[in-house]
Amino acid sequence: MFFQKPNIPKGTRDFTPVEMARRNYIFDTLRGIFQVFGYQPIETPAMENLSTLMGKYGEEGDKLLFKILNSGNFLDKTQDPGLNLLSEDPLSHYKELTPFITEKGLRYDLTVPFARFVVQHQHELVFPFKRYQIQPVWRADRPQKGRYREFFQCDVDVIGSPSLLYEVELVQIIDKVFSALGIKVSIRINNRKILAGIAETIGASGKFNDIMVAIDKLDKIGVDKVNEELTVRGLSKEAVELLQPFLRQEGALESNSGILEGLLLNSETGKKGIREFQEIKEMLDNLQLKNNFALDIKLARGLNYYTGTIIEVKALDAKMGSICGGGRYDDLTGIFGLPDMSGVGISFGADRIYDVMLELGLFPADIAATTRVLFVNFGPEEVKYCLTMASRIRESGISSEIYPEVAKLKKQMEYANRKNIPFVILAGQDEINHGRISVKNMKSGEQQTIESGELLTFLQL
RNA sequence: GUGGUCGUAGCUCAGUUGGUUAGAGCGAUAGAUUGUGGAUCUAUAGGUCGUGGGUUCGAGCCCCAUCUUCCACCCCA
Repeated sequence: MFFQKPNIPKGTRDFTPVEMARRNYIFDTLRGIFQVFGYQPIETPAMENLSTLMGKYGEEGDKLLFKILNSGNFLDKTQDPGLNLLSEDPLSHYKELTPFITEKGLRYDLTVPFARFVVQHQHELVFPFKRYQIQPVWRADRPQKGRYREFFQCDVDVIGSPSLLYEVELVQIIDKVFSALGIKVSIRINNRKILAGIAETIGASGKFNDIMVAIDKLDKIGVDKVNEELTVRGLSKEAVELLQPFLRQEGALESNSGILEGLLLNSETGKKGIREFQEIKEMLDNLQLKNNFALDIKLARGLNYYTGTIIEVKALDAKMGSICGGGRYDDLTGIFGLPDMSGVGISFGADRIYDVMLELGLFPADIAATTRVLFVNFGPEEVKYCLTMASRIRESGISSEIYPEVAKLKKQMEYANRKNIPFVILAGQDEINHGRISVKNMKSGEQQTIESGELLTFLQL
């Protein structure tokens, strides 16, 4: 008989019960906090029309979209003689061919589908609309540690208000979430307007994206290499020269936005960005957060729909990319025909949070326990006796199970032990005759005999 | 997408310059103990050496391809 070793696609994973218990611990924590701030859940389909997805994440993003081949004879539409896509040299025409054979794609994040959702349901929603969404997303990236092709994002967004109060709220949520999970984090904040102001000040607004990419690497490769890269990317000598104050005083800028303001005197946009940050900072300073936040002008973020505040969160004690990030977008719904809808939101990377928590040993030990009580199976008579009791305690929400067959006690005890079941009930003929049961506490090893009617109160202690 | 890297029992890993029958620890199963798990002792089972080709009298080891893992770019949760 032939068999193939089964496998799952690169960058995807199965989750065992233990892993699910831990993942749900994260999801439950997030959900609880989101709800406390008044956010409501929604879900959207795994696949979207490619027209919804394409062009929203920059050129790189388009490449990382998983595209779904049309069903049926997907080559049908390419037969148009005017197109000549297949007859000549199909290999060199693969890009032009793409829209003819695929029109759906797996979602790349939750923000763009959310924008689409808002536009489609605008008449049913109450604005400002606050929603959260916990679902998987897919990226055709090359996997690495902390980088998967299928992973869960947990998004909180509010759309329909430019109020900076929501930026503050989101930072509060970040702070609450990570203190609840026990992860120490640094929260870095920047503003696209500040970045635009810098580009404007050095007279290189046209090179905005190149400047962002280069500045983003400052920590990694240092000032000199950044300058080199800027030159390679076509920035003039003068512009690079003008940029130096920003690059070299970076530390001072974090602690004193006055210096930054001085540097951006001639840029209205830049000054507006600074004012926004200061306003947010003032509100946050009164809130006594458990984690630190700071302005970081190096923070750029790749997604090109951000227009204001941008936020990124990193774990302090683990080597991992950002575990949470987001920002404000002024016109994400504009492309879908609903202009002037400012929104702001963040996304928690559940899988990276999981990896960090596992590395740091932050999961509670008893997290995987599902059954609280196991009834030992001594035979058909005894099982009947146990079935009644099992039903009764289940009524009270206490999970219980009966061992399925008459096996050696050792085996049954071992089953309880391995499943982390804290209580084992032994009810043999002896106990039944007296209307009693023996309860063994698997943690302490103690065992006592009680009236069968006392079981519920015993367990509820 | 570019460059590199890893893969041997369920898990962690040995395996010499290519040489007979591929090993260990942990785990699993059974027993020592017929109503008592975790500790100990004994025994047993468990391997397409990632997959497919090739070189060779002979390949876990060498060559090619491919899949997977991890890493650096790129980008990002």
